[in-house]
Amino acid sequence: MTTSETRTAPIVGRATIHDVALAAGVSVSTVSKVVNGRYGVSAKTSARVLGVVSELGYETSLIASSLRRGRTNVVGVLVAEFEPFALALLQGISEALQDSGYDLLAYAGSLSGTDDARHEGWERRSLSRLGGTLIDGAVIVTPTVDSATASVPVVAIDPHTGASGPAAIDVDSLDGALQATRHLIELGHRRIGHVRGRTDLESARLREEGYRRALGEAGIVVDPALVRDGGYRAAEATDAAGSLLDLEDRPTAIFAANDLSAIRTIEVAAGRGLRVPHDLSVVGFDDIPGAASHEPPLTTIRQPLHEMGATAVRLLLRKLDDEDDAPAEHVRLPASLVVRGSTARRG
Amino acid sequence: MTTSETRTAPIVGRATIHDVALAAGVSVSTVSKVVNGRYGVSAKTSARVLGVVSELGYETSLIASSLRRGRTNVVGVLVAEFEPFALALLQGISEALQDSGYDLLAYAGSLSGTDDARHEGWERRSLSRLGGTLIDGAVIVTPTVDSATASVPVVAIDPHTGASGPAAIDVDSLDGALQATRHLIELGHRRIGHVRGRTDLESARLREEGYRRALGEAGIVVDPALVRDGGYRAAEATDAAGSLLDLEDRPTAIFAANDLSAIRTIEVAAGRGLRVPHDLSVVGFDDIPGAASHEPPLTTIRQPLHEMGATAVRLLLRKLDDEDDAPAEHVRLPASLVVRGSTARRG
DNA sequence: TTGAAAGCGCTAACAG
DNA sequence: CTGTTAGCGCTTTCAA
Repeated sequence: MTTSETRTAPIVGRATIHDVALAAGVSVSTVSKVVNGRYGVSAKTSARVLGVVSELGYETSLIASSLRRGRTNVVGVLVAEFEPFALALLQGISEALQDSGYDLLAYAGSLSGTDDARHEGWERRSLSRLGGTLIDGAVIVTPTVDSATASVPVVAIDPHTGASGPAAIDVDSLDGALQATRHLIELGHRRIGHVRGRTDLESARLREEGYRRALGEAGIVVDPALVRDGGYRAAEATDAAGSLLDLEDRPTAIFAANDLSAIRTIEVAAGRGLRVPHDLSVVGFDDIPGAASHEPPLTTIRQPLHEMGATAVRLLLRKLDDEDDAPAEHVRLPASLVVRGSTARRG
Repeated sequence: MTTSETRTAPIVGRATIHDVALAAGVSVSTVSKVVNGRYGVSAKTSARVLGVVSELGYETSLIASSLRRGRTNVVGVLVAEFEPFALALLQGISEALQDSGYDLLAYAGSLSGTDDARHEGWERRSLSRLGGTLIDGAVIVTPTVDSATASVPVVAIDPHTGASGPAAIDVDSLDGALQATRHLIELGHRRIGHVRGRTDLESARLREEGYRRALGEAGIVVDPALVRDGGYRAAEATDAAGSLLDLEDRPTAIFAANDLSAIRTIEVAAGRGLRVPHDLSVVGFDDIPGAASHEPPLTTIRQPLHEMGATAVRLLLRKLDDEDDAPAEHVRLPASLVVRGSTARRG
């Protein structure tokens, strides 16, 4: 049996290089050369092949060529989940990548596995699965673990630890949290709760630290009952906010570690008949799209998400160009308080 | 020369199945069996292999296994660009895909090529490049061309033509445009401009149609000078808005075919010293995140973007499950007017 | 100028 | 229970 019998039947799925070769009456390698614009193919053959290519709508498979070549000209953005924070970054990354010659591929690895280990190390898995060949480089959003060994150049946004991988971008969480909490204090609040972020993340640690430090400055002792875990996610923040608001001596203000938690906190408050900001002031963190249009508009700490994405791309492109890896760079961007409608002077 | 010489040197990039096999002292196929949980491997061997796997941090390459198997358990979202509209859809899609067992991969094919043909048929290219093996199915956002032949199940959102591909989701653009224009008319406007969308898209055609029809209802003759091409993109909308506002007898209100154009129109107006809504009313279309937080908050026609994404996933999963393709379904969701701050009674 | 053959990393028959 | 072999679609030497 020969390798391939004559195939006259119409091509079912996508056309492969084989189909083109067959139809053009040339070898597979010739088609490859034509498609990739290599030298050494006669004009006549080339034209014929090109004709068949467009007739069949042939497009070289990213997968197959990727496996064979080293490169793909695709950079990947690896996220745990497509939530607003990641999406805003993605937009910035996408814009910054225009005209760079790279395509963009965003991947959310499944959070499958045991529930406890859902998050743990997702970025290593994704990176390993895609990094072999599919992507030339990657931007990892909020990695949870030090990915010391990466098969491709990587830059991390909002990494687990300060100076983990080769390159990282984040925002000054400590300062942001200071601003948020001071704002609340200036409004006359003394009993201020904190819905903490994901405790395995450096950013969450720093935001709590800022919260504590600001209270300290003002001579307010931190009540441990006023700090709860929200995990940066709406679902988990529900409990945190609830227990805070059910307290005998409940806080008059809450600093939530991110906007998702803050918004959920407001919803929980509403469910208990508490009006924001009249009965409760809430400040978030991130300034995701949607924070401003929330009702009430969310007072929050703004992260320059687009800029962070753009910076990540800049760093990544540099790594991709230079063979030698530049010194591990860590860019920390400033956070800024945006006062809107969810905070008010203590009633 | 044997197939592989003993490799003692530390593994540089990612570990391959070969490295694992070597280190565990078994064959490649045994490793494959262990990793994929196939029967027929002794507990002892299995344990040893697993040990090496975790030690080396081995993760099967999506690319390679994809090429070999038919499936990947990944669905793709193909977009021309990561702009707000697509990102909002992406979020909906992502949520709907939770716990479905599928990973999500969003891909923006490069808009390279001659400028005129930048957009033309990008989805066919992307689909062809990825569809061979990388993704099991795809959601295509705003395809420009009928992709009759797809290698994998596909559902389109906001397709070029009404009932093009096998399945499609869109919003009732005609009705939305009617609502938008009527709203302006009710506010006392008679001279109403239209910044048209991408004329190659059905949605743009319908929005213009709705605009014209509403004017007709009100007995207003359409002034051809009042309709300009904005191409759904901010950059192109600049000229459209500019020429409208530079008119001798300029419009007192403008219906822009999408929010990006509307926002740009407002900016252009501001550049000419016109205040919105005092001197000019503007209504957009889409209600992207950011529309509400714009200054002034944008009056617009809301598309249920999350719901559209979720519906797309539902349709796609059904196709993926059933071998036989269900009847080409076309879901049309309602659009609704959201009145905010960019429109006002004619001064 | 063209084609045969090897091989990227992996899985699946099939032998042993 | 384990290993050998073929091959997914493609690119790339190397011969012819």
